[in-house]
Amino acid sequence: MTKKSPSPEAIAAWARLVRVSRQLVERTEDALKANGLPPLAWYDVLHELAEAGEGGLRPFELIDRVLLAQYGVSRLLARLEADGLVEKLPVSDDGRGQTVRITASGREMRRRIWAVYGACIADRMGDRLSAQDLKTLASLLGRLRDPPASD
Amino acid sequence: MTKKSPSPEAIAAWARLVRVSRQLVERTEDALKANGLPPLAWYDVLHELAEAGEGGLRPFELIDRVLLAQYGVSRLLARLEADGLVEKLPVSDDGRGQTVRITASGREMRRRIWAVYGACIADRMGDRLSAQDLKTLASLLGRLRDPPASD
DNA sequence: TCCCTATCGATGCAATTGCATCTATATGGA
DNA sequence: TCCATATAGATGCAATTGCATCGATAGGGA
Repeated sequence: MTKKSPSPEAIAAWARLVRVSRQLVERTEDALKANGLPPLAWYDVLHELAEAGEGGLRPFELIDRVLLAQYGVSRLLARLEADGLVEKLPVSDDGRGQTVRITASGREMRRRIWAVYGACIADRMGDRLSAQDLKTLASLLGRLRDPPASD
Repeated sequence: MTKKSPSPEAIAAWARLVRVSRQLVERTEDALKANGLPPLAWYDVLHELAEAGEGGLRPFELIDRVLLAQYGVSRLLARLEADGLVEKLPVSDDGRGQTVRITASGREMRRRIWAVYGACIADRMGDRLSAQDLKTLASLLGRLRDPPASD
């Protein structure tokens, strides 16, 4: 079995992608910590739940949306619930499952996190690339997704 | 104090960037694990040390190159040494420090990891974007680096 | 020379994460 | 109906990571 070898351009782009994204995420996490706010993962979940509305979401639906393992979601939801940011409701037609809904304080926390998170995005992306470049970037990245989806 | 708000384009590009890079890295880690190989961080360190040549590197020089915390480097080097992949040498003009050099088995391990890692890069980047697009991507990402550097 | 401070690297301890497995309910076929 | 298998979610335990701090040497003034 012969392994493929990546082109120099592919290697360079890969290295940039991995380094830059790690830096961006790390600095954003630092900013959140510095403001006494929880990690980005909390925002991701609160965001998904806010978008989902009153109906809420099942935990398993969160797995792919926030790119977390099943046990990661389970434990994160337990913490969010302990902090009163979400509530778990039994679901009528499936005794195994539950529905998770964001609470008022959950929405408030989401807002507070976004104040810092959004500013980081503006600083680190919006201020550095034009709208056109941002679109180009998003489009190129879109082609790297798995599974490949339309743009 | 008024916080900045990011543009929709900035948000979209950010989301893509973070998601895509996480997916890519995770799948690569999975491929390594599936082949009984150590994590990507090991490759990063072995790669830097291989590039550094006979002179080796001081641990603190690795910190910024591999984007690891000081204690992360310390512990990773301890494991690499325990596995015989690197060796630590006292450094003459600084009694606090040491020089770390890659060993022959370290180079061999690097090769084995690259066989899988390189194939992942080829599959996930090289096969999906043209050389020109890869250059564009790398250039756009380069403008997001901190501190900003030339391209 | 003697401190005072800075830097290098390691580590104890707590928190988090990953892996494997568990319980409970659901589903589908004999 | 009964059983075998699949799915939802939780969790015990081990490994990893983060935080704070430590011990040791360097360097730089007074």
